[in-house]
Amino acid sequence: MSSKRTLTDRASAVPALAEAFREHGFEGASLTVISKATGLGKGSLYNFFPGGKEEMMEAVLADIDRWFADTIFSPLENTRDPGATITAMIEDVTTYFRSGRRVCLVGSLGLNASGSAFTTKVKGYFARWISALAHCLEVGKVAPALAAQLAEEAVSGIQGAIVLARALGDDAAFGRIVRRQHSILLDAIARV
Amino acid sequence: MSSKRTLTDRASAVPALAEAFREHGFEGASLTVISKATGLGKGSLYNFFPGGKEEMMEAVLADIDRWFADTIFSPLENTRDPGATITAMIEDVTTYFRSGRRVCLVGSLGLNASGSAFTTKVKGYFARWISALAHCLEVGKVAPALAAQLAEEAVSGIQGAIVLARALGDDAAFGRIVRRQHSILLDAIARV
DNA sequence: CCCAACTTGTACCGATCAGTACAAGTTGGT
DNA sequence: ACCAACTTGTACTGATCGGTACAAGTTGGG
Repeated sequence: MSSKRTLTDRASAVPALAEAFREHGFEGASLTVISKATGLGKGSLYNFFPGGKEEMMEAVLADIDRWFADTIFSPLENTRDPGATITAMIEDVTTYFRSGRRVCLVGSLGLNASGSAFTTKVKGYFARWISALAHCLEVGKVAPALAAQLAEEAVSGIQGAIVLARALGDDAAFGRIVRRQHSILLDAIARV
Repeated sequence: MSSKRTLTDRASAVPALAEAFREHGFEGASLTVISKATGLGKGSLYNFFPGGKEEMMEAVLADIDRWFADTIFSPLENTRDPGATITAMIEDVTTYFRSGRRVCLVGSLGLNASGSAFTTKVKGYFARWISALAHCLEVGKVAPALAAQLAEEAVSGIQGAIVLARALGDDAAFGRIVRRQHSILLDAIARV
């Protein structure tokens, strides 16, 4: 019984899979591309992901969701120190998106109607991020309505920063915009 | 000699072409999809666009560039009433992007490395938008450094609003975020 | 050491891809 | 009315698409 091995191998392919989808999109990531990116032949890919590309993308999204839930959403939802949690969020997000060089797969999936099978997950990802951040602000004594607005703007701002930084090929732009969002959030807490 | 007719027919196909690329992306927009969207057979498509999909995308980008140059960039660059020009920009952009239901083709092209042939145009589009808006703010007596920062944030903010509105399927979110950007810009001018 | 279960490369499938060729139709100037 | 230029539908190409079949390897428990 080597089901353990199967799982670890499947899991270890996911990061490369994610990068392939990020770089080429769902349609653009052909099996040839995926095979090259993961170093796995078709046989292995369909062994690990019998559902084909769709299942591969599901696995990638599940992996992303787990990372964000653990690293970003949970801390925001359970914070006792909103300022520190928000600072940590900004830092983690900056390194995760490699200052905008790395595309947000969930966001770009939402832009193409093609991924209509994933729209629910896309929506859930952003909804949870915004509500978690809003909750964190509320813990920091920000009024609920303002907290919701600021959270929405911050998440939107990060997405915009990725688009702009990618388009301009300018990492620094990402840093500037995100740093600004950071101080807006901290100001709101400080201004109790 | 009916070269006039050729040009008008070619031009009249561009909007449908643009919508096809927006909905499916460059890779996802197959000739079948394009043919259906434009109502033109392969014969006509390759008659008007001998360079194939690449040339079709070029034509779409040129069309977008013309619209933005005329409607958004020029007014910003030649403004005598910065407040009114910025308000007009926000309104035009909101209707153009259909409150975020319509994707920004240039932005989404920048997200996929696949369109590497178009990166120069993508970069130019955003660079000009930002510098035009910064110039408009400077005419409104905003200090150059602040103007550049606000312009960058506003353009980034609009892109983020599109991503978020599409992902959440929530037009209202687009309106809220863009309205906020609008008042930030007007405040900066008023605070002379 | 052996055998069953797991893994993987290779060959193959029909469908679809972007693009070409070209004949038949349409058009407009004369 | 005629003809040259333009337009377009159709049939085709070779390449690649996602996916399947399966035989040959590899592995690890007993």
